Amino acid sequence: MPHSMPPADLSLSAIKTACSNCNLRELCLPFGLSDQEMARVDELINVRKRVKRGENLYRAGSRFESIYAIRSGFFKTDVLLEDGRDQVTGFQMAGELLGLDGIGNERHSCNAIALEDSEVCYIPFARLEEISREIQTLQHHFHKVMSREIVRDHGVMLLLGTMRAEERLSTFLLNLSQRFTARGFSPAEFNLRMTREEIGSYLGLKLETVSRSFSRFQEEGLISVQQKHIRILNIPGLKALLEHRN
Amino acid sequence: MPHSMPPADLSLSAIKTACSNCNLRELCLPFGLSDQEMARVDELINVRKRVKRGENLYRAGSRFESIYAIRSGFFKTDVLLEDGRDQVTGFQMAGELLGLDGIGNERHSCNAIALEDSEVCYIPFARLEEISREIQTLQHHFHKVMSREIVRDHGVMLLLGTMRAEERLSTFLLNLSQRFTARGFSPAEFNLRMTREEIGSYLGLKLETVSRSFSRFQEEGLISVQQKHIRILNIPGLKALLEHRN
DNA sequence: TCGCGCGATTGACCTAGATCAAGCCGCGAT
DNA sequence: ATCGCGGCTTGATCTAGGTCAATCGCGCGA
Repeated sequence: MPHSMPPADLSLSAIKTACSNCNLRELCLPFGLSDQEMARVDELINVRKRVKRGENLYRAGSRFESIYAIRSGFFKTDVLLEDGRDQVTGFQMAGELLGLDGIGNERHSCNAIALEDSEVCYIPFARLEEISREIQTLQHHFHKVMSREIVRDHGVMLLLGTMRAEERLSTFLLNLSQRFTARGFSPAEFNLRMTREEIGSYLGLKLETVSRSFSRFQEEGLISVQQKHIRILNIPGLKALLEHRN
Repeated sequence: MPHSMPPADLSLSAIKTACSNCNLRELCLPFGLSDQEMARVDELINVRKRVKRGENLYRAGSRFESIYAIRSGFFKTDVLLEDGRDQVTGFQMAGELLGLDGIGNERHSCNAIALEDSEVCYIPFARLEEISREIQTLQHHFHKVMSREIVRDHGVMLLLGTMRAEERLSTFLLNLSQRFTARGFSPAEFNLRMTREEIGSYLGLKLETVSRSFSRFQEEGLISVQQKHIRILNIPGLKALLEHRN
């Protein structure tokens, strides 16, 4: 048994930002830590920042120093090429990490932009490495998070490489639904935080195609759409779109 | 300066597999380590395995225990869905790591298949985590490698989401050329280890489109193709295909 | 309250690349 | 040397989704 630590002298703001108080801790970096380990992580994470809708949390090319845990809100990340081509690489919600792309080259390789007023916790990366050298559980969990990000990207590659428009959109909706569910929200009813164009960019489609596919889903009674408000009426029906292939 | 260590009592096979002797060490995991640190890593990596052309190094669903460094040869990784859909997620060559996808779920999420007779070094993952808790440089370098994998995947997403067929193929050829160069081979002349179908799967194209694009590049004097043998005749010309967009 | 503007929808048409089909080529096995 | 076959090339046609264009309508700011 690890012996108990003296209680840390925490300022009010530190208490406020403590992971140990955060209701997202089971979704976030400090998953599965003991109380004692959690106390170490609380030391690590003591700065929070609000990011307004439309603001960048970081930009491609800017110096990498920290990763970020989303405390509340909704983000998109995108990459862009010199020639103006760009692509949304992901949408991130509460409990997910941002900034892992920056580790490899000491610079961020994409932009992270808030799609609604949001709040993030700073996780200074050098400190994270330091503490994860001491706490095996944290080290291992961090590796898992990075690995899952790679697996997720492979899933998107599969989507972009092999699926037709309606399959992509169905996958997208089911994925959102599942993530909202994991956060205690309705699996069937939610507001999209992104535009048709952003959805299209992520899915490798034009906004008109996204719009048309939504309309078709509605005609078929799979969902009801009204601007950004989505209600999923027939989850098995959406899943069925993905089966019976080739 | 690190002080010198007593010579370790290494068996012949251990000497043979030592990273410190490996001419790929500047491309591989133990990049930038001191002699002393390198000795620790040598302890970690002491099993090599030959994988024949066509054989699986690992399969999706199999238990994850180890990552692998490619000592020689050439691999592809692919993911497949229940419905038969599949997609090549990458081609890997000497000095690159395989298996990072398995960390997140204790199981591999893709298949790794040798495209020519190859040899890999086993890197037992639990031991890697252990040692990287002690050697900061190694820890940090490993994180960089994972992060770069994420960035690479974002690049593929951009390719799949926004590029036309010839742009994809040009990007592919330039990428291969650049990686061969980094390994001391000719940037302009090489043999493809994969079929048109595998290239197509990776690039989200059908094999016929790959073939036609190769032919067009040849007509335009950008490359010469003869089955798997490729000679790049005009690198700036290939790069130019990617510019002047939108 | 009104009007403006961005985002979304819908239609008509076009095109890159998929699909289908017919050879061809090079290589390994007999 | 020959056969057979997997991989590649090339042609003809088809189509999903892109492009262009016209409206619509919600939300926001004056």
